[in-house]
Amino acid sequence: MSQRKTTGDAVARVTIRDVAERAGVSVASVSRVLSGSNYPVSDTVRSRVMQVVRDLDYVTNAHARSLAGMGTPTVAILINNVTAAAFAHIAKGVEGAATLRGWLSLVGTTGDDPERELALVDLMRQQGVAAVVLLGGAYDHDGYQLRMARFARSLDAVGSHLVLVGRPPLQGDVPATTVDYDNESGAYAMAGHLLSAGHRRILTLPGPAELSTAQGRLNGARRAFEAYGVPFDRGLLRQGPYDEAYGYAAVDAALHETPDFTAVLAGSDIVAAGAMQALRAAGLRVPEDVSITGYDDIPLASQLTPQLTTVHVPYEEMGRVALHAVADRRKSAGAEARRTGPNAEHLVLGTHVVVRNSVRSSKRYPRVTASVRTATKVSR
Amino acid sequence: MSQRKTTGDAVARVTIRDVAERAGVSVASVSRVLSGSNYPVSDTVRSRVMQVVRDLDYVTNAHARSLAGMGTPTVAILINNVTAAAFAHIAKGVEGAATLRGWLSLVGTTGDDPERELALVDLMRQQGVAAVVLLGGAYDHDGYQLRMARFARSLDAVGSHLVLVGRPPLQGDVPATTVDYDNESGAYAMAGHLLSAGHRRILTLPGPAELSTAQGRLNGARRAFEAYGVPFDRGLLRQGPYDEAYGYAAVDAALHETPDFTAVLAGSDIVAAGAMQALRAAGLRVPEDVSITGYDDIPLASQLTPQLTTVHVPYEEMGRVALHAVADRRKSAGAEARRTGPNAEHLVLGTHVVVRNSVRSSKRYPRVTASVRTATKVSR
DNA sequence: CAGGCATCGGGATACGGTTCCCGAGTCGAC
DNA sequence: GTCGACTCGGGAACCGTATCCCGATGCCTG
Repeated sequence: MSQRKTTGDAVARVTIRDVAERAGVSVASVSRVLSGSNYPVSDTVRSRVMQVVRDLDYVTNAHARSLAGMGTPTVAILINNVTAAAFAHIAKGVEGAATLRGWLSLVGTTGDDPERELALVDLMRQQGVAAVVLLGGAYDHDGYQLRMARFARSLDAVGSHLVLVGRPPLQGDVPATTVDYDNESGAYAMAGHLLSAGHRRILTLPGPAELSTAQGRLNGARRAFEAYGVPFDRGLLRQGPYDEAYGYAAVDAALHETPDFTAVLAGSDIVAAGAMQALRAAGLRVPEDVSITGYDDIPLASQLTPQLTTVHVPYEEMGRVALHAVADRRKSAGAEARRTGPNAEHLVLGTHVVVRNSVRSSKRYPRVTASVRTATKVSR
Repeated sequence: MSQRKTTGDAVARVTIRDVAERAGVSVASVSRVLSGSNYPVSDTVRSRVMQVVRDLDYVTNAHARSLAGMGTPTVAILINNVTAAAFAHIAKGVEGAATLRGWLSLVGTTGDDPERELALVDLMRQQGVAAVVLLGGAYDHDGYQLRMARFARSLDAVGSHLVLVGRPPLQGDVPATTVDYDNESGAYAMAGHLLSAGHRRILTLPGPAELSTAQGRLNGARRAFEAYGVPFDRGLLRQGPYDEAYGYAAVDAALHETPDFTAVLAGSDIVAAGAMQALRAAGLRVPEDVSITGYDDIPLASQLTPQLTTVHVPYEEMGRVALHAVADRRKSAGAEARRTGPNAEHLVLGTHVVVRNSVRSSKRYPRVTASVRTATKVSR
């Protein structure tokens, strides 16, 4: 019957031509009915087409549609590790907002491997994604800035766009959007909370030395120490990766070398969890003997015993904001407003301290403040 | 210079034709150089093309490539909630295995909404994905079986394939692959662990009544009670969603109504965390006063205090297995082996109890066994 | 030195949609 | 009754890449 060649082995996919033929109309008409064009189509034709579409269970070929210029916008989410709670929340924000706008989300895992990151960005460029969202802190290694700048430009060249979430913005005139949170202020507030509770000997575990977020958190803490006139003791600083083992090992070592600390300022909730385990293993109580604070406010923070006082970071919101920023940008770009505005945009969200039960005032000093809220500022 | 029309506003995307023109060769040659075809191409042409590709920063259009039949296989991961740790681990497994094989991963969130699930499956069908992986327990509502069967068939009709991970297999001759774990045996072993430690009054919190995984876990527990000759007391059974609040509320209520329980058999680690909070709020110690067990063995289990004795479920492995199953299937399908084998496949992975510190023998009965390993069986 | 074979380049076509543009039909108005 | 305007259907030209198939060259052999 049908004169379309039947390859035999492969599944004969139903095309728009099959529908047109069966409905006794032209391919153009079918396309107009299905693509929601506002071109006038008679009700007769319309209903006939719809009927055949149902009968044949026809589905549009998204690739062909994209090729013809009418594709679904897609956002690519590139992430170090899907199972890290903070990243998962950002991803949820991006994906949710994408869905809301009818966008699709592609996901790729980099596993901290620059090679793989490069390969993924390239792959996404081929896919013609509307945007590539890079999640998580950046390692300040070698040519990181140059590397990202290259990504940004090459994506820009094909009409895509780079978005950095939870990383510091790029320097210079690089076409990339950054969605950030006030990392340093959060750490400042958190350290301030401990200091105002009277703690002076504070074991500081910011995270890995090369990671941008850890650097920010350390800086914030140091600024707080300064503000309170407390000298910063390098002996109480221990750096390491954002994981439980680091928290455990650092506390364990500190208990031998500098056991006079009364509080632990951890760079993440996970690290705090490890620290807590080590303290308990040493027979110390939290917060009676030692206070602990975290950072991130992932669900774990409220599941620990005692519940963790920590810095809340609006991860999911960051994801949402990131997607909306790039979607809006895209829309205005369609209005030929290109080249008029700046290509770089930097959005900063606020953080705040969440007080739970892991901090107790040091006996010697009275408690002063309870919660500090850092400002939400949006630059440019 | 170039006679390709320049649209003016839009970014002029570099096509294979531009490369061909600039390199002074034909489009066919460029394609052959780039697509890794084994068609013989002289080194002169090859190097000239490569040079121009670098100069112009040309990237292949993946949509066009797909349309021409040479696209990158893509797997779609449909998930209730990205931030649920267990799901995240499955997703990691799928994504990792996909990457290893050079596949791409699309992700969509359903948020437990059947409408949205339907829309997503349809969308994925349009995308021509090689497989759609549905993650997480299934609600045994109305026409769930019919619904899934329809999904399976409609995907099969376009050469795609449905994979169910962590759900029970579909009945009848439905073209779908199921990757499951031995849910009931895990619960049986876990309950047996409590029973052999002497516990007789066990508060059972399997999860939501309609969810397939919760049903399996409850069945396993009941079988264990039977095996130990312990009558099952419905007064000690409380069902509810897999979240912290449920664990808290259930324990809280039980402490008022049936306070003689000595252990809590929770249907998930999250629920166990909630239960633990409630016990502690009531001044009870874990495990001195009440023992607790979880299910899933997500990272949280070892971060709680005390560390949770729980059932390990190989989530990440399930994801890997799922992808490999569908990838292998696809490969053999290419060898025209279609219609020969059965379309439904069911893979079952084993679970085992992980003993930590949240269970103590009841005083009245001696502890008998410590760890039970359930069998790993793979049917068909 | 002629013929045959292996090597390699290029034109044309297919993939499955969208959209431009033209033409046929209908209807109202003068 | 004729003409213009408006409605709506269809043929055909793209979108960017892969590949079939044919032809042109160069080399080896007899």
